[in-house]
Amino acid sequence: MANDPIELHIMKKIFNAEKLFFRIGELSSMTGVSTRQLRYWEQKNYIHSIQRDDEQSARVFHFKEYARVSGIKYFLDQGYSLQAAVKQVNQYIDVSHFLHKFVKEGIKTVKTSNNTCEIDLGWLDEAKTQHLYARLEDEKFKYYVE
DNA sequence: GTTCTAACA
DNA sequence: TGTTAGTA
Repeated sequence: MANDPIELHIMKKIFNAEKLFFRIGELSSMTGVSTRQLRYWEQKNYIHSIQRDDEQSARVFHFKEYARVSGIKYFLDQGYSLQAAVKQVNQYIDVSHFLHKFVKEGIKTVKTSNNTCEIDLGWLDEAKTQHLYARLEDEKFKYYVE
């Protein structure tokens, strides 16, 4: 981690935002979903928050819940019922877990120079003899092994 | 000022 | 779901 190039360092920070929490008012204004709805959805077990034992036992929502709430809101606006919207979001969450894991663990190093970006995608084979690289050339990714 | 629960519209 | 009441 300490030897990561700056681009990867920042990217890992973004994809490791585990310490971001919001209170219900913030989440509401961020997503356009009313606090009443958020409480109701939580009661229905569509979203989750953690109780804080200090202060006035106010809810705190994890950063990941922002993505979930935004997703539900999106499908709701598309005309889905609440239940159907949640189902849709759950499928997308599965994909995002994969993407999260891929970016966090699948990308080893990123090198950038003037107009090119090169990504080390890790070992190509089990024996670990070849690396797979992706390079951005003319807005297109070219893959090669070394 | 914000959040909580509960209740009524 | 919105809104309002009475709290903490």
